[in-house]
Amino acid sequence: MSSESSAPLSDVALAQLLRAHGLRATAQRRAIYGLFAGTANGHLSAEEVFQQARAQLPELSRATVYNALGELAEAGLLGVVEGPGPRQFDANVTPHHHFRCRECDGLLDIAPENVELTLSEQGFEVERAHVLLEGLCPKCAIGDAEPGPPRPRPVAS
Amino acid sequence: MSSESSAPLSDVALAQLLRAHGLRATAQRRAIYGLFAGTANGHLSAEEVFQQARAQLPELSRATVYNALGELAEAGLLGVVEGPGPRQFDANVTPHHHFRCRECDGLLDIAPENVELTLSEQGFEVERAHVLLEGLCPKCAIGDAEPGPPRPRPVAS
DNA sequence: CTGTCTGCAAACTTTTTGCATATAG
DNA sequence: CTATATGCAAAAAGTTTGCAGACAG
Repeated sequence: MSSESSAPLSDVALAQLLRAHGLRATAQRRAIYGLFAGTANGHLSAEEVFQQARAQLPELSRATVYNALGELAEAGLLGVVEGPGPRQFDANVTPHHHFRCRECDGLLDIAPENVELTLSEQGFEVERAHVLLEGLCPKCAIGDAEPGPPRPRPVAS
Repeated sequence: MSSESSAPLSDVALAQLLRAHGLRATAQRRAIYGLFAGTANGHLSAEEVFQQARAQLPELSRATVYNALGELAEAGLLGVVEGPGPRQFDANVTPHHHFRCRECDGLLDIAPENVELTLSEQGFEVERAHVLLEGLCPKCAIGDAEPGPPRPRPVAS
């Protein structure tokens, strides 16, 4: 496991990070990206970002949030997860997959080394792969259904 | 390969199909589902459905399209593909995956038997898996880049 | 007939855009 | 100082809902 803990970056560090990616280090962008830097495994919608960042910057507007999130994503500082409901932005930029729990509705990261994926169809030039698994997360699977043997198994579809 | 060609179903057949799934066979639903029955491998957005179906039913309203598509999806007659942009409805209900070409922006079906997917992480109760591959489709890959050997290979992430 | 579906219009959610002002570099 | 970013407000895009009248079964 990599050292991916919730280490809130300093304002200066955030500014450097932004500039290193060709973005001006405004207070808004520092606050917005700071939300993600503090939650390495978290996924936030634009609205959540707006609400949380407004705590520190009451003047913040939604338009700025959308602009900033788009720029951060384009600069490679944030990932984007499309799905049902609002777009989710992801602090985890390393390639990985997702699991959506139908019980608690949570969106969890799945490490790529835990997913074996092979395409055996010719002619395609695969550059990226997004896998979205759906079902019950470990937490919800416990309190819920049949106590089946918890050994890993191939996924049908 | 199954016999999945573009065979436009008769109005009667459409009506029976709808009723068999617990839905009333209204003119609107027949027209809407008829669009998909004629394009087994096609993906349509609600707006596209509205535009095309209105050719036969000028009175048709968007609300009805959204209602009908939702009901068809819930009844298992249509699949739903979420992604960037509007929701896409899919005539192909059998479990399968998708490939988005970054060149022609087309959304192609990938047969599940061509994708090997295994999750080796304990505790998860996987019920469904959506795989979205991105890159170049066979058509665009030809006119484009390096003529590499077209043998199947594992996908990294 | 009766319960469901449709059309209309309006509301709602999510995201984008135009323009004057403010600010980073 | 100048180009870029922000805030505001308005609009666009996508989807849902309420209700009276229409239609399938």
